Amino acid sequence: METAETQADARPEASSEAEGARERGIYYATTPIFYVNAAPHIGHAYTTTLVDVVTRFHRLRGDDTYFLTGTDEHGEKVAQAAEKAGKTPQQYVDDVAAQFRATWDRLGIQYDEFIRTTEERHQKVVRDVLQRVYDNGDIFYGEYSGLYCVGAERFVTEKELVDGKCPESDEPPEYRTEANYFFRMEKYRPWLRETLEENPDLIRPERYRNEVLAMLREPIGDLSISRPRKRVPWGIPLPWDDEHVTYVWFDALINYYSALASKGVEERYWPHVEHFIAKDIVKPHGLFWPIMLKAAGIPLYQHLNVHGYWLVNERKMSKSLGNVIRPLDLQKKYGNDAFRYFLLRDMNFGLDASFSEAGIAERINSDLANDLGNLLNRTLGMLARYRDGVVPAAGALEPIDEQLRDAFTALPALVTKRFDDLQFDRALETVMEAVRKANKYVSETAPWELAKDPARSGRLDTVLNTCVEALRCASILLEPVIPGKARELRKQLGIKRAPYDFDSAAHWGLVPAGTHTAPGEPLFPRIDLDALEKAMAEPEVEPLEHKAEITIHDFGQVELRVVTVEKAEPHPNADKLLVLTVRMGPETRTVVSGIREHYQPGDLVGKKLILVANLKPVTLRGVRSEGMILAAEDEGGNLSVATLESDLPDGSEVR
RNA sequence: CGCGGGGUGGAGCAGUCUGGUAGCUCGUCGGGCUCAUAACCCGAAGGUCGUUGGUUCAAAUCCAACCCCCGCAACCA
Repeated sequence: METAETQADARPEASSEAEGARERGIYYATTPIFYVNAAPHIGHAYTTTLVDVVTRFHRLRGDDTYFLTGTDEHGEKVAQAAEKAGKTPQQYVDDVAAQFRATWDRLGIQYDEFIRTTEERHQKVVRDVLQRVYDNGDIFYGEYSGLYCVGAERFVTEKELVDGKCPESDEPPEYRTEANYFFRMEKYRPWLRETLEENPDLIRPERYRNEVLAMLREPIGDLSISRPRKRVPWGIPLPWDDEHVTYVWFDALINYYSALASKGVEERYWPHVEHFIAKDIVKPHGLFWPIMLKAAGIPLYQHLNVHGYWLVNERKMSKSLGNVIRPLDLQKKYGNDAFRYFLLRDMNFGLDASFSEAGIAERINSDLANDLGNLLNRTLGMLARYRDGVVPAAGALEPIDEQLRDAFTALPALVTKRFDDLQFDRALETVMEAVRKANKYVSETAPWELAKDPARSGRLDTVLNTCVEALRCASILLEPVIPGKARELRKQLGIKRAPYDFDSAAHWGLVPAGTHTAPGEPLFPRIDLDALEKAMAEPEVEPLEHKAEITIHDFGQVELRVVTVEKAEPHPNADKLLVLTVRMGPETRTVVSGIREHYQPGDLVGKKLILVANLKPVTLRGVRSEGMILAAEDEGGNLSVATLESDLPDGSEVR
């Protein structure tokens, strides 16, 4: 920690002049509150790191910033996960919330606040907001009735009906009234449409705005916002009817506001709110949330900033595929700052990005080790060799020096523009471009030649000083992304004073002559790709997750039989389903099976498969299925039906 | 005809809104340098910009049709 004195000392004169002065802004940024039914993965880490970077950036520019993250802890799934873990819901959410906090702490995330939806201060604001919306008449009780299909277990619209029957179950729906509270969302549809038309960058990038506009072209209906407390006890009771608890989105979204309101700072920060989310939750944030705010009389957010997914081997990451990437593993392996740099540099905001160990290692080696780290290292080496580790004063600048200076001093404005445009990858690339120019500058000025000629000693001073200045500027520009290493870089250059503000990177000549360097370990050690490959060859084996033990009696409940496939054809109304006609001794059954992506219908005809014969029949997208075919699936999503080792007649029982 | 995104040298991307010599990083090959983390610097090879047609003096960019990939939704008994 620097003392107040050294901080005052560090204040660069140039940037306190009027021309550089900028009005102090306010910036409030949020991550989603993450749902606590699993441990954090790289996607959570990306959003959170991103918000950490943008808030650090704004802080460095002198803005009053506020960074909110947290956890979403209500709902049925949480209650179920708790039960599975053998904990009470409260114990369970306490544990997972602690896990998220610990992850963020270890990743160096400097959030101002961590909110949990089970906290009383949040629940109070949720009840206030609900009451306000209720009093406005925008919430009504389950007088909602409509066509309900028992087979499909949901309400259907008249538009959906085929010959007066439900398209899913092929049954006629019945008129039914459900006891629930509904939020009058449809009423606000025209308003939201207009709002989006008038504010083209409210939701950005544009593709996600288009998506929301597309949803708004058709009726969005009213939103069910409650569940009977008897069925779902883990939630916030409605203030006017404690027999019902709030539906998860109404509870969760309000966190962005409740975190401020519960501290009495909503008037200061709310008008500047920026939400950052991944594309999977565009609908609640782009549709429900603006309407909720409108109905509650709270001003709309500034922007909804939507990013894509990290894909692993071109596939979406998921627990069932077993390809979940854990941020702490990467942080441990590559270091915090390098990991952060990779996240920001390799994702084009809004689009999906692909993650691979080779990718992160290559990025670190080329940008951070070879370009930036090596520039520092060679500059320190030359200073030590030619100037006893002391930064010399610059003489008159020659054109080549001025060009490098200008390349760097133009950066704060450029980087700010990129950040404002959400082009974080381009922002970093812009900085690295200048760093590469600095490396080029070294080879063109060839200090090792200058050092041989005492008459050119002054020129050598200027060149070395210029390198130091370039590094100082780079360290400031990269400070939001690699805060630890940026500080380390300055430390090795001997700059002991507090960090400069962002705009000081627009000014040259701020490192005083006579500064003693303090060389240390390489800033970013190169990653050995061969060693990495070897390590990859021996992946860690995760233990299998077992189900609860059953008895032979339990197993005996299942009737398994050999069947012969007589006919196989695509389901007329579903992409992933095949409709099989199978012979089982004297009987014939129709079975709908989700194997269409793996088997051509013709491949299956004549095959002997194993059928769960006493499974309760269901109707799947309009076709009745009388059993289930056994199949195995691996982590990569490859699928194979279970078949017989040697031929036995169909109808035979499997035990 | 459910909704949306994408297809640019070996890989990953920019450029497309506002037509005008196809650019960046990585990789490959050749050379240079020696201050430096086998790094850095220079040079080269490599692209009919998914296909076809249209508009235009001129199309990666505008228009139309089509092909392919990927998400969402639906759905895996």
